[in-house]
Amino acid sequence: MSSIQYALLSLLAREPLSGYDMKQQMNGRFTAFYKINNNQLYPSLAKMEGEGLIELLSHERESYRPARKVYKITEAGIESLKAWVAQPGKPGDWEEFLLKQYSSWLIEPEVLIPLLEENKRQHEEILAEYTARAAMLREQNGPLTSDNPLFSTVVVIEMGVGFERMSIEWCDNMIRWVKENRI
Amino acid sequence: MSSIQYALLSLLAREPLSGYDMKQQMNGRFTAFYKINNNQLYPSLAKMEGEGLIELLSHERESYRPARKVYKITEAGIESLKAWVAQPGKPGDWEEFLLKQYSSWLIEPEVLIPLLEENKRQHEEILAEYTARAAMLREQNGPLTSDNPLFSTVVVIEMGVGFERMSIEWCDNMIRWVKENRI
DNA sequence: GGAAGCATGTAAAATGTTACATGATTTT
DNA sequence: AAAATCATGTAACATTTTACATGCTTCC
Repeated sequence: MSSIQYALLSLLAREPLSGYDMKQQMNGRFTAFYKINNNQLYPSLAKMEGEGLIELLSHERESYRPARKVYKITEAGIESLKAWVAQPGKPGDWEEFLLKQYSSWLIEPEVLIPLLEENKRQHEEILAEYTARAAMLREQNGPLTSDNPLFSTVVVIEMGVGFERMSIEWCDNMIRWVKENRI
Repeated sequence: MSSIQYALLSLLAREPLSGYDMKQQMNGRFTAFYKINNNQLYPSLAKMEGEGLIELLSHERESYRPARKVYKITEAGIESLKAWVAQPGKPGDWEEFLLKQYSSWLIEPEVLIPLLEENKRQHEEILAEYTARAAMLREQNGPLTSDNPLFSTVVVIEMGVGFERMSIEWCDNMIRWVKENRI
């Protein structure tokens, strides 16, 4: 099952919604980490309904408009989503990680914390590689002027360093928030 | 022209390479921000050769292997890449931004700095939205336990906050590095 | 003897984007 | 009078992923 389907489930796990509602939420400013379009949306909903992951809650037309189809997640849908959230996921796929964290309220701290610790470990590993590589480039070349290709190489690596540090810090905070059971 | 083509140009702007070399570099640990596969790679190279953006530098077979085709960027290729790098680019597309920065050594500080300042401004705007939204959710709901959907909403926004702060910090550093003309 | 590396490329499948189609209502 | 909003959906196109295809050499 592709990520969009899980993205849709993650919204329906919170409240019943119509396809139109889901699109609004996804393409809005907050939770804007995943965009969707009609051609992914409606076939996905039909498919998931066929698989018994979601079901129609209501199907009412408000006077003139096309009938608004409000969906609700099923027990099977919740289980499917939970299983996906509890799975480690490809290293380095930030979108997927964020999407999973958006549904991490569904899983137990005992399951979530090891996932976060593993994720942190991975970021630490990559951070070490980046800092080593940036240091090596600087040592071997001395001060780099901004018209040097290696200048750009280093600044891009520095961005990676910033990203990894931020991720590690977030994992630390998250582990603490979950352990304290509050934010 | 799609981003992969520019990614390939950004490598060839630094040194002549074969398709195989480019794939190794892209899927390697450093500069791993853009992955490519054969079906994008070889047709793209053929297309860009047809457009005069790159040209064959050598085409030699080492005894048994398929002949290694080493490409070199043309003057037109450099100009095309520079024009792309100097263009503002879609807000929020981090991959594209990173890719452009990887070739920012090609453009003048007078062109680059305004781009960085505009980028910083955009990140500041989004940061303000995220912090406002996180604060609102916390105020309206009090302490959130880790089994509450809003807990996950807040932690995801906090990740966004971390990302935006990191981006702003990087822009600040980058502007300084370019102005000082050294890193 | 099998796996991995070099090096090119193609085919098929999945996924994603853009545009179109309907149609009444409300806002500009 | 035109544009935007609600609400569903489809068609055509572009892009991306995964797998296949060749074939010789070197490493385990």
